[in-house]
Order: sequence, then structure tokens, then C-alpha cells
Amino acid sequence: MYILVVKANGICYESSMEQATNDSGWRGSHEGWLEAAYDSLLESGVESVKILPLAKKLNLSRTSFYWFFKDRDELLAKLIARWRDKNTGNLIRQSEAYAESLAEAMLNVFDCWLNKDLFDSQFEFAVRSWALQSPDVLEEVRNADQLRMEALGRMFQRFGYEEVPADVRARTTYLVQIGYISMQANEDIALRMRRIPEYIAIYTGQMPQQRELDRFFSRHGYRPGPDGTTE
Amino acid sequence: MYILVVKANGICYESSMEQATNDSGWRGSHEGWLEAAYDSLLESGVESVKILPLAKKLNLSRTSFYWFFKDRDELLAKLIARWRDKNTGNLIRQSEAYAESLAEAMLNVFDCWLNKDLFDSQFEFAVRSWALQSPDVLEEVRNADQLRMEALGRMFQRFGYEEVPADVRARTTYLVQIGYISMQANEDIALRMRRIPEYIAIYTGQMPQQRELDRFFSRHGYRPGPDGTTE
DNA sequence: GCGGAAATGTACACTTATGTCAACTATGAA
DNA sequence: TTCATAGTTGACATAAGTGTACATTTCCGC
Repeated sequence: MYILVVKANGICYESSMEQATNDSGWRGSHEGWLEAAYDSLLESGVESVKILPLAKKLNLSRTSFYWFFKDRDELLAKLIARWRDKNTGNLIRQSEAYAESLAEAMLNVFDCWLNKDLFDSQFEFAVRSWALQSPDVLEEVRNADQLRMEALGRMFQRFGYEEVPADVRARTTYLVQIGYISMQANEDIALRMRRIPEYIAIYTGQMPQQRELDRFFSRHGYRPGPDGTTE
Repeated sequence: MYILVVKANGICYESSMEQATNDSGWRGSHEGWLEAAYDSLLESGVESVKILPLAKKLNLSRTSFYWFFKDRDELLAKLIARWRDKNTGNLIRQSEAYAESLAEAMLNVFDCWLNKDLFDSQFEFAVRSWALQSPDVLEEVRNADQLRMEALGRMFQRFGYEEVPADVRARTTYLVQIGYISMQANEDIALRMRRIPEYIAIYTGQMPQQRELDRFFSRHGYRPGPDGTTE
């Protein structure tokens, strides 16, 4: 008897918790292979998503895979679908959330960068790297980029910016985050939080109100240190 | 007799032009394999840098490779060295170039984003993607990121910013570009140019002077359209 | 035109991946 | 208890990659 440890960075997908002691005594499952593929993709890129290694990790025979998937391509397609369904949707939703000021709206978007349930950064990076090898994936990524930036642009326009400045500010907001993801840095949450007011100031041209920051910090379970919020 | 077309995005490395009609009648060379590896890396990622396919591209026997390199790892190490020597050095240099205002200094940095001789974006992206699969490369990338951001931070401080705001602005500047690279967009140069004044305004908090822009545009061989510079 | 270094090629041994097939086994419902 | 269905497995065929040993070719200086 073995226990499959499902981590996937704290995100729990539907049935993945029951993976080991499965519903029906069978060890493998559609979800199980997908989950293993996801882990491997995040850790070492598409090229590492190979059936033989996955089988070893799952303690299953390699050929068992073909019961659930037609071939490797089908597995990869499922991974892309999972990515598409998650990251883009939530980002757009956050950009459209209610806010009384631009700074507050911006902080809503920032929720994505700090909450793995809203936006999976490692997944994002893995898929973008994948795009280098696959024209199909590249198109998916480009599509996502456009949808996301358009949504952010609408947000800036909602708060009075003209089209071009709104567009450039949307790009800045988005690209900084994509750049950050691409650095694969894992920084202290406190450090990231301390920089946030400054970012908001740059993107929106105005300092956020203290109450807006307080609301933001509190919903991320962060308490600013005794030395003030930033600076 | 065949002709090897060396493109490498317009960048001409030392001896690569002579590749085909070589100095000494030999078809292969250290540089030849490296160049082919570089092309392959940029086009489809590290995983595509395999000796057999490279040999085919070069019309050489696969095993000929081992005359120039101990093994595949040695080739990959050379690629990393090439990247390190190029991108980081130039970026730091540009950030330290003479400028009368912050906006002008910023435009000096922007030279990198528009001039492939100063900064090779595709190479940059390929190496960052590679980092996903290799801890060694990841460390190289992290190192480069830190050096570059520190240099940009010093630039902002030179023009009066305090440490934290300078740091955040340096990050913004740098991350937007890394994010842009990571989008793998290839946009119209005119479009990119049109957005530049707006970017400068966001990063520095001040609009660039017209003469500063003119100087910048002219050194990139760009003439603004009749409809003004931007907006 | 000869000999040695530089470069290339052929043959071999090995590894890791893919996918198909037919045989096997467990589970739960009739 | 039997039986269809869901799931698992090993054997087989094939492909693409790695690296080594050794023979062969090409070039250049002497």
C-alpha cells in the first residue's frame, strides 16, 4: 500500500485528494495521470512529461496510460485546457470587480498575483516556455495575452484614461507580472507586500489610500510590521 | 558544394559569416556547431539542441561533433557562456551611460530593447525557459536578474530617488521588458516606438522632452509619422 | 609527394522513449 | 456465481537519441 502525495502547490483539484485510496480499488485514473503530468510540467517543462517516467511515479505500468488517453498528445491537450480555463478567466474577472477608485481596482487585480487559487504562476511560466516548442501552444498563449490585456485596458478606461495611455498602463501592469513570473523568484511575502503601494503608485499615478491597503492586506492575511507599511 | 545560411537574427558572430566557404575547406567547425545549436535553441528550446538533428542541418556526420566537443553538455555550457557574456554586460553598460535627465537615461536603457546587438531577446527567452529544466541555468538566470536590476536601481538613485522607490522602479522597468520578451510578440516597430513616451512617463513619472525623443528616434532610424509622436 | 594533424565517417553497443496487442485480473451487479 | 466492464500487465515492434573505437579522408608544411 502506498500513499500518493498530491501537492500541486496547495491547489486541490476535484478528485485528486482521493488519488491513492481510490474510489474503486483501482490505482490509476484519468485524474491521476493528469495530476502527475501537471506536476512534472511545472517542475521541469513539457519535455519531462513522458509516459514512462509518469508511470514510475504512479507505480503503474506504462501501458496502463493508454486506457485513459489515446496518446501523449491527448494528455498534453488536457493540460493546456486546464491552464486556459483557470488563469485567463480569473484575471479578467478580477479586473472587472467592483472598485471605488483605480487604486482599489488595481489591488483587486493584485489578488491574482498573491492567491494561487486565482492565478497559477508556475503553471503560467511552464506553458509559456512550452510555447517555444509548439506553434499551437504559442497561439493559445498569444490569445490569452490579448484577452487579458484588453480586460486591463478596459479597467483603466473605466477610471478615465484615454485609450492609448490606458493601453500602455494595462501592458505595464500585465507585463511586470509576466516578467516577475518569468524570473521564477520566490520572494518573501512580506517583501512583496511592502512593494505593493509603490507599484500601485507607478501603475495608477496615485498613492493608494491607507484603508484600501488595509482591506487588501487583511484579505491576504498579512499584517504590516510596526515600521509602517512601506518606505 | 552547399551554402550555409547564417541568420541568427542579424547578429553576426565573429567567424560565422565564413562558415560555408570555410578558412580551410573543412565544413564543420567549433563555431559552426555552436551556431547551429544557437539557432535551434532560439527556435525550439534546449530540448531541440540534439546532436543528430544538428548534424543533419550541417550535412555532417553526427559523430564528427565529438571532434569539437567532449559531449552535448559541453556544447550547452558554451551556449550559456555566450548568453551571459552578451545580454547582461550591455544592459548594465547602457544603464550607466551619460544622461542629463532620468528620461534620457531611461531612453539609453531602451536602446537595448530595440537593438539586437545590445540585447538578444529571443536568446534571453530561450535561456529562461531552459532554466525550468536545469538548476544550474536557473542560478545563472537569477544571478543575471539581480545584477541587472541593481544596475537599474543605481540609475534611478543617481537621479534622486530613494532606495525603495528606486528599487521598485528598477524592477518595473526590467520586469516589463522580461514580460514583453516572454510574450514572444513581434510587433510593428512603429507601434512600439509610439508607446515609448508613455512608458517613459510611467517609469520616471515625467514626460520626456521632445529633443530627447528625437535623439532616441533618430539613432534607431525611426521617423515619427505626420500625426505627431504619440497619443 | 609525404607524413602528420585535423576532420570526417562507419560500425557497434546502449538507453529511453513511443505505441499496439493479447492475455490477465479485479469489481460490482444480476 | 457468473459475467460484463474497467483496469492492468508483459511482450513485441520501432524510432531517436547518446557515446566509443577505429578506419579513412583532406589539408598543409616540409
